[in-house]
Amino acid sequence: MMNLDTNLSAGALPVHEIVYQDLRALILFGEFIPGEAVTIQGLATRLSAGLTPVREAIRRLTAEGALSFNDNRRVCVATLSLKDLEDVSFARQLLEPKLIFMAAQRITDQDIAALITLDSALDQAIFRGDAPMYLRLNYQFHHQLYQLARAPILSALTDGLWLRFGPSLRIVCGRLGTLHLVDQHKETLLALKAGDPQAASDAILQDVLQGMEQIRLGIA
Amino acid sequence: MMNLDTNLSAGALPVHEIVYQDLRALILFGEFIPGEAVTIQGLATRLSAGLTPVREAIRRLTAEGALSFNDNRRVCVATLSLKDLEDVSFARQLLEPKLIFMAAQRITDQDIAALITLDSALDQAIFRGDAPMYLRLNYQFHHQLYQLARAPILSALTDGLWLRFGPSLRIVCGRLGTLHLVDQHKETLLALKAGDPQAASDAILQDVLQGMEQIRLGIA
DNA sequence: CAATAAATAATTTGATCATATTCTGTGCAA
DNA sequence: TTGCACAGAATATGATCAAATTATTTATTG
Repeated sequence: MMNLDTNLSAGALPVHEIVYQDLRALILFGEFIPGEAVTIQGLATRLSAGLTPVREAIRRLTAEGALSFNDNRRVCVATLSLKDLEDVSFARQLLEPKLIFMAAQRITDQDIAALITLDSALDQAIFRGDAPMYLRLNYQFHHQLYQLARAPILSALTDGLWLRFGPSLRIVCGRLGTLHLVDQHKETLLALKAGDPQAASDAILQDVLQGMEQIRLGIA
Repeated sequence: MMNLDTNLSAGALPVHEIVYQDLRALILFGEFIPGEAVTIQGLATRLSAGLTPVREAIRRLTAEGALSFNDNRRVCVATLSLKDLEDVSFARQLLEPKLIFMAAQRITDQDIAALITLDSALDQAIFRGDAPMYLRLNYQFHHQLYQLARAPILSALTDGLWLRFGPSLRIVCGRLGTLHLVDQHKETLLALKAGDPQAASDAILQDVLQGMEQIRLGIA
């Protein structure tokens, strides 16, 4: 039998890893509706993969709370109740300022420049009404900061929270459009440039509160 | 072909779920050493299961940070650096008091009675020097309280943290024995009986701090 | 000749897939 | 309503191939 995937053994990721990342992105950036049923076969077809890798990706995302495993053994995109959102919000309010405080302590001018570029692209996306791009860039902005904190466990926890409200974000944009979106990125960047971890931390807390409130309005 | 497992379709859990729970317990209660290699085939043999269910369980536990997926595509039990422990400790200090505060608001006398029974068994285990039982009961004590909080997301987050330091707990007990173990369970129970959520929350915070400190001493 | 290094073979392990089996819910008939 | 059959979906296994580790052998050098 021929070797179909031309693996040069370099950066060759396993299929289950690729499927995981793809599926994660689909969930995170609103390609699924909360509560939507997800079948193994369907995903295998959609992502051109076998059943086993899809199965593995699904288990991972189930562990992260992005998908939920029903009693029927069927899997669906997790829904987020108002109560759930409160809990997610609580956790983000505690974790994210801490991460940004740590990030601010070790951030470089180059890092800041990259974030500014990102934030500009983000503004453009809002202005254009490009919701999918907004979702991606907004996530990236926060995610980059998590990375800079060099706290893998806290980063993973916080990152995982995004998967919980990811599907709901789509609805927020869909209902309200992107033009009403506001954030505290500029304030955060100013604090970072000033080398003021506490101010950056405070700015992000405001950003988190605004973001969570927008979702609350969206799903209420 | 015969039906080998006599499933009466009642509480029939999928094998991947059973394997997950078994493997989770093995990790949580110190049957593995931090950094120890874990092979799919080995687990399949050890747990009398096929490769696919084992694979799924491994992905789940990897997502939860209990196992780590190396570049070699091999899997091993995650290690916990001092820095990691600080992060876990930070998260526990924030999450656990909140959970216990919520639990205290809705706890019943029956629940308290069950916790007292659990705590007595725990004391017995310490007295007997039965480390494995101590680990199980101590986890159960906290886990029961998480459940009572009725906050699935925060519970899941906090529960997940135990998987991070589970393997290290074994070492703590091994080195120091169980007799030196102290906790704040009595104080927590008193506060719960008194219907004082804040006091219960404070007591648990002390318990968490003590517990994390013991691990710090163990892995230092 | 001994010792180290390089190459190669053997074994273990992981990844993926095809297939057979089991489960779940639904519609139909009694 | 109850029982039964059927379709769709999930579960689970074993086979097969690829990658990586380990063991063995061979080669080289001081």
